Amino acid sequence: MTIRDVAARAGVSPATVSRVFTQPDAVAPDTRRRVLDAAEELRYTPNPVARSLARRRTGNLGIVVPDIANSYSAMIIKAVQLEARHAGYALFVAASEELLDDEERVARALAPQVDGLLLASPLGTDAYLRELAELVPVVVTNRLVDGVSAVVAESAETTGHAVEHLHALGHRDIAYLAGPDGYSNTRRLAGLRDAGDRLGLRPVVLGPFPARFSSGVRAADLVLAAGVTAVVAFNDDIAAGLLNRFADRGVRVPDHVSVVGHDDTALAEMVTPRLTTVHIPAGAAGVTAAQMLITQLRGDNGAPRRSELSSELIVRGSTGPAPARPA
Amino acid sequence: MTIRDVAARAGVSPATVSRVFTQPDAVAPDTRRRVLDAAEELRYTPNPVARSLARRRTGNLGIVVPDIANSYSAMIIKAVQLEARHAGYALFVAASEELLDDEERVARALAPQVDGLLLASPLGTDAYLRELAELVPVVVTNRLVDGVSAVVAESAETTGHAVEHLHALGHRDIAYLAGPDGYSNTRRLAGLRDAGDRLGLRPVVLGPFPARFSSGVRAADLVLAAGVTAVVAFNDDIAAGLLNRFADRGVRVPDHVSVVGHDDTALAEMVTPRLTTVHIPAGAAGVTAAQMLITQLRGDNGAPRRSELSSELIVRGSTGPAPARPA
DNA sequence: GACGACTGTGTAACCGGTTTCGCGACGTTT
DNA sequence: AAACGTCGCGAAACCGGTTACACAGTCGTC
Repeated sequence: MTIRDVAARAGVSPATVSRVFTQPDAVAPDTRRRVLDAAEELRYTPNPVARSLARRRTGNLGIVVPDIANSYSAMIIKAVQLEARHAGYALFVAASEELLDDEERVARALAPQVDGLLLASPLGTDAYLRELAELVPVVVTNRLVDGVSAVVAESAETTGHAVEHLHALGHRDIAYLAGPDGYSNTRRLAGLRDAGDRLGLRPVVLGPFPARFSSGVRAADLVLAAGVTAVVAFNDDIAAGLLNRFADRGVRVPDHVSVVGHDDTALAEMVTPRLTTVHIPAGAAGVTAAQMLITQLRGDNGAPRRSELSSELIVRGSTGPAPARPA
Repeated sequence: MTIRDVAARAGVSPATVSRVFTQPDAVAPDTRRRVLDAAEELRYTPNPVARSLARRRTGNLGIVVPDIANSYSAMIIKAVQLEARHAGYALFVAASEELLDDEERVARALAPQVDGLLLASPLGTDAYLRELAELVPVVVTNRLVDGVSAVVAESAETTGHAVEHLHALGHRDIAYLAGPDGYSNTRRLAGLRDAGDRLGLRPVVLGPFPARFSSGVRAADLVLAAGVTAVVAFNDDIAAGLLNRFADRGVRVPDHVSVVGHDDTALAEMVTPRLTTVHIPAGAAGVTAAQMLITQLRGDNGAPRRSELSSELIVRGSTGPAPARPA
């Protein structure tokens, strides 16, 4: 069923049929009726591929995340997907699996078939990201690159608040479980160090660990061996792994050791005790990034924009007063 | 940069350039060299949209899941995405948000711009699914529809095993927390009833509940009020919610009450105690479904296929001997 | 040396839409 | 009644590739 079939059936030219579907009030009401009826009878629906070619825009957005199964990514994808659909875009999703090469390959493959690209916590170099941004409108999250629009929902300060919180509870020996090298980990580490310096603490840094539950399980024993009374983990998954292993070893949280996560994913509320964690507004970041991209696509000049969302320490049950002596 | 630019630069016709990129050994080695050099210098890369139009296939697959943030969906998406990429396809992801209308709308919107469509646990009617399958090759998971290829990883029997397990532990009063109406819930309920009849038990059915953590939290008190000693939940999220609320109320698992989940998502290992759960091989189902779809696209006649994966009861810490008297 | 098979390449139609441009009909203005 | 603006529509070019077909040149065969 092509536009020409419909045109023939309705006794008009293909151009008119096209208009009916793109600028309906550029065509006389009764002609429109005839065309719509013909389209209906033929069960015609415009071919989006042909339309993309002619219009030179696809109506698609793409997003590249480090790992789909990771709940932080999932929150962003979900937000972006909703926002995209709302604006009439479909969404391509691709995962880099935390591999630099894949990220680049995937992004380049996606670029020519989308109108805009979102990169969540990208690993690539600044130069590559800028180059990609030449090719297609790009918005990155959790990353700052000159000349590329960005949404960050990451503040070193808030990690600092976590340290202050622990310090106020009497903790003096704190460990940080590093995540994969990248913007987030660097910022979190910086916030930790700053606050540590201010308060006269020298946090022990362990890792880097993959940002997974199993890393936390493994790290738990290292933490105990390090003789600290509190741990700040790169993310909630790692923190949940800690809690799990601590429970198995009979180490009570927060009585023996306090645990702080990052991200405030759904998991934080699901574990026992609930996680004290640095809330990163992933959903809001996704929405903002998507909107930013879409406004850019609507012509709003090409100047890169930047948006900063505020994070916040959420105190729950996994932190408490430091024990008299380390676990 | 179009194919004609490259052709001009290399001193050949557009057809030859096209051949270089599609059937490289149909063109003489030195011509090929010249074309590739020209393409390189012009940083030319074939426009996938134009290519899709001409070839009448897009190189894209689509997947519609009930909820992206749901970890069961995430496991499937991840598996499918990997498999798709491996076969040279990009993946569209869309969520129905558990809304029937959205599912249909989204699927129809995706259909014309993909070569094949995967529907994970679809809600739509059989008729609609069959109709969709006329439009574009479709594979569904966790659902059986005549004439549509399917992968099921759901067996009523395994839910029955959970009941036997509980019965063997001395439980006589069991509750089932129903999930959203659909294939999975129906099967699970059937398995439960069958086993119940066989063993002389009459499970109390509560719900239906949305398949979320918060449902479990809410359901926990209903469960206690029902005076049962064991609960089988529709999925792990609900089960985790139960554990959470039980912990808050001081109800010990499995001493006071035993809990069984479904799906064996990552969460099952993350909670305390670890969840006894019916393992559904979501990843394998995703891989199988994707492969099935891809083989179908490769011409392998149009006959609908069907694949059944086996589920399995995984016993972990959340189930134990029935207490002398209900909690 | 003529014939046929095979290779490599170009011409042009095609995929299914969109959009520029121009034309005729009609209504308004003077 | 002539001049002008507006409206609705069609013809045709175009988006950027692919591919059927034709054709020229080369090689092997009898």
